[in-house]
Order: sequence, then C-alpha cells, then structure tokens
Amino acid sequence: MKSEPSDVSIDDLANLPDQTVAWYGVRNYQARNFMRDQMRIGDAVLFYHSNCAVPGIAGIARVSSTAYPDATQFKRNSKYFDPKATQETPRWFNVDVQWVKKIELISLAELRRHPQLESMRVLQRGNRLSITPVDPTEWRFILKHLIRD
DNA sequence: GCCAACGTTGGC
DNA sequence: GCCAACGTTGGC
Repeated sequence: MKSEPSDVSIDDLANLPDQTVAWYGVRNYQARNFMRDQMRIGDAVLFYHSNCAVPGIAGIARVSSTAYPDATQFKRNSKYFDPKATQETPRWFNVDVQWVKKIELISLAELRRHPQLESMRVLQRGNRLSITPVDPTEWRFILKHLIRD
C-alpha cells in the first residue's frame, strides 16, 4: 500500500493512536475493490513510501479492520469529497491499517534489481494503482532476502 | 459506445 | 518541474 510520507509516513503511523490509520482517500475503483473484496483482518501489508526522494518499502503493517465507508467522501470541505456519494450508497471504502514495524528502506531501485521480483504488480510499467496484491512468492522473497531483523 | 480532452500518479 | 501512462468525463 502506497502512502506519500509527507502525508502519512511509517513513523507517523507508529505515532498515531493505536498505531492505526484509516486508509482514506482512495479514489480508484480497482484499488477500492482490493480493500473491499479481498482484504481481511490480519493480512500483512508492505508499507510503501511514494512520491518522495527515495521511494520504496519503508515498513510492515497489517490490516486491522474490514472495509467500511471512507468518511472523507461525505465531507464537503475535504479534497476527497464526492458529491455523488451518499450515506445510503457510499462509493468509497477503506480498511484500517496498523503499524507492525519499520524496516531499513528497500528502495524501488533495489526492488528492481531482483529478477525474483520482476513480475511484482507494483513494479509493472504504467502501474498507477496505490494498492496492489503481493504474490506469496514475492512476499517470502522480500522477507527472506531483503529484510533483516 | 466512441473518443478527445483533461486530470492524476509518481518516478526521475 | 517534466512527462509517460493511464483513468475519467462528457459531448456526440
């Protein structure tokens, strides 16, 4: 899951109440569907810093709620306000994400160096999704080879 | 339903 | 700040 560290960084997450954040603001249907239809409580998350000096995986988190309506879609003064969304028929959903640990940053350049990760969804050319599934094989490779405890 | 115009993402 | 890539909008 991508987050701009200027918005919510891995350290910000560690310092929030319950070390938890609602993953608000997703306005892409595919990304929404991943949260709404596929994420389950306890699912592990790679917390990725995007749109910053050194983009890459900055930590591990976990899904701590199932999806529920994103509150920002109803807030007129929010940049995420959606005039077509109503309480009865919300359009946008988010899960809660809880901090697990910070890791030594695995940069995007580093991720691209490993052929074992070349089909990782987040690394595909033209990918603009802020949320992408991680293949178990890729997950295990990252855990085993790119993260030291 | 097509598609041009526009907006957004995000690496560089 | 640039720009490639892609999603969305809306006129027709």
